[in-house]
Amino acid sequence: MTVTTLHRPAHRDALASLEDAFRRGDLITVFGRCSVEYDGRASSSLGAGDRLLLLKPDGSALVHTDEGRTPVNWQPPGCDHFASVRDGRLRVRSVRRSPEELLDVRFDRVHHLVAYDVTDPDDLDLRGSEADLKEHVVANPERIEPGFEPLATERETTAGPMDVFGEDASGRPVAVELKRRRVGPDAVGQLRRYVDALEREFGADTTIRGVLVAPSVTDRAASLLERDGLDFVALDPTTGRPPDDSAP
Amino acid sequence: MTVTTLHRPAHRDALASLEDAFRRGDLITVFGRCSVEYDGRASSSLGAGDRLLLLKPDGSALVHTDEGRTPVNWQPPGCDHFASVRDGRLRVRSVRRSPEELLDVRFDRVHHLVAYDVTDPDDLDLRGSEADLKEHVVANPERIEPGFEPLATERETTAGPMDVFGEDASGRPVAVELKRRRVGPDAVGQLRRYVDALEREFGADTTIRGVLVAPSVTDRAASLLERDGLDFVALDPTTGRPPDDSAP
DNA sequence: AGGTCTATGTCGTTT
DNA sequence: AAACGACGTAGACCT
Repeated sequence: MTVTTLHRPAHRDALASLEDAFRRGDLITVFGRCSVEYDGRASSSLGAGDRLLLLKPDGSALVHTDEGRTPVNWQPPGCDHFASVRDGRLRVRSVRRSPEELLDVRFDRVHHLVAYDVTDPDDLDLRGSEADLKEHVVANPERIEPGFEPLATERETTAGPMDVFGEDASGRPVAVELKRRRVGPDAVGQLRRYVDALEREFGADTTIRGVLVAPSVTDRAASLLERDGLDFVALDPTTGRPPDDSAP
Repeated sequence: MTVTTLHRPAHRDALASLEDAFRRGDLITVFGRCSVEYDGRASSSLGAGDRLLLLKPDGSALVHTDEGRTPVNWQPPGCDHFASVRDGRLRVRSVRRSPEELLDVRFDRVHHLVAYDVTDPDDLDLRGSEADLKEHVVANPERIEPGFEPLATERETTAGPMDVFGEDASGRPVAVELKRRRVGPDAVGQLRRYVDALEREFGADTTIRGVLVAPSVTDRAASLLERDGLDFVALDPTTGRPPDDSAP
C-alpha cells in the first residue's frame, strides 16, 4: 500500500507524478482550480473553480464539486487518460472512442495531487433486487394468487423477454412483470407489450392475463392497469411478502 | 484554499481531523482498508478492501473502488455524517431520513485522509439536451413537417405534460414527444399515452396525431409506431436538424 | 412528501 | 456494436 502525495506542486512536477501514477495503474485524485470542457453525446463548459478530479486505472474520470452525488463532468471506464503541460498549466484529457467523447480539464493551480496504489477484491453483495423478488415469486407462486404456476422466467416474446411466464388456476397464460419499487405508468406499458405479444402468439381466441408485481402503484398507473384489464399484486422485494400497508 | 493531510494516521487522530473537517464544511477523502454495510431501499455488504470514501459538505457520501464510474456504495445529498472510533477503529456512518437509509464504513486502516476547503461557483453550461431540441422545434416548426404550428409546450393532459402540443396544416391536434437520443419502445408508449389522453379530451370525432422526434428509432419502436399510427421525425438535439444518416 | 420525466444516465446481458 | 431493461438509479420540476 503506497500513497504518493504532492502538495501545491509546480505543474511540471504534477505532470511527472501523474505519468508515473498512470504507469503504475494508481487511483489518482487531483484537487485544484480548473476549467472543464466536455464534448460527445452532448457538450458542456464549466468555468474556473476548485474541484476534485478522480482518475481510475480502468479509464474512468470523475470531476466532483462540493455538491451532489453525481459528478459535474465525467468519462466512463475504458477511456484513455493523457496529461500534459500547455502554457505552463497542467491539462488532463480523457478520450473515449465509440461514441467519440472528450473530457478536457485545465488546471490553473494544482492544490493537491495524490496517487493511491489500490487493489480491491470487490465482492458487493446486494439484497432486495428485482432478481430477489423473482426468486421469491418462483418459490412462492401462491403469493401471486392461488393456483398460479410459473412455467418460465425470461421467456422470450416478440416484445422481449418477460420476467415470469405462467398459468393461472384455470390454465390461462399469465405474463408477470416484477418491479422492486413503486411503479408508474411506464411499467404498465411494459407489461402491456408482453401481453399483446402473447396474444398475437397464442391467437385471438386465447385470453392472456397480465400481472404487475411491485410494493405499490401510483394512481395513474392503477388507472392504466384497470383500463387494460391487468392485475396488480403487492409484494415487497426484500421479504417477498405483502408490504405492511398493502390492505388498501 | 486550505488542504489538510494525514498520512497513515492513528484512528483517533483521523477521528479528530474528520470532526474538524465536518465543522469547517470541507470536502473530505478517506482512503483505507474498509468494510461497508448499507441498509435502506435495499441492503448490501462489502468485504474488506482498499477504497476511497468521499464525504461532501452537502451530506453526500461516495465509496469508490478502483473501477467504475458509479460508486460501489453511496449516500445522496442531505444526509448526516457521523464519525467515531469503535474497537479502536475509525467508523463513518451516514444517515438519511425518508427513506430511512444507513451507510456504515468501518476502517481497518486509514492510509490517508485529506480535507479540502472548497468553494465552487458551479456554473455548468450544457448543450444538446432535450430542452435544446425543444427550442429548435419551436423556432423551426417546419422541421417537423410543413404547416406544423406549435401551440404550447409542457401542455397538461391526464397522462401528464406533453413536450409540444400543436396543429398540423389541416388543423388537427398533434402531440409531439422529444428525445435527445435514439428511442426504444418506452418512448412510443409515452407518446401513445399523450395521444390517448387527448383523444378522450377532444372526443372520438377528433383524430389526434402523435409525432416522435429523435435522432433515430430502434426496429421494435418503429413497429410500435406503425402499429399505433404514430409518426417519426429524425432530428439531432445539438443541431436541431436531420442527422447526417437520416435518409433511410 | 409524492408523481412524472430527463439523463452525456450507468450497468449488465444477450443477440 | 446495438438493443433492451434494471438501477439503492439521481436530479429537476411540479402539485
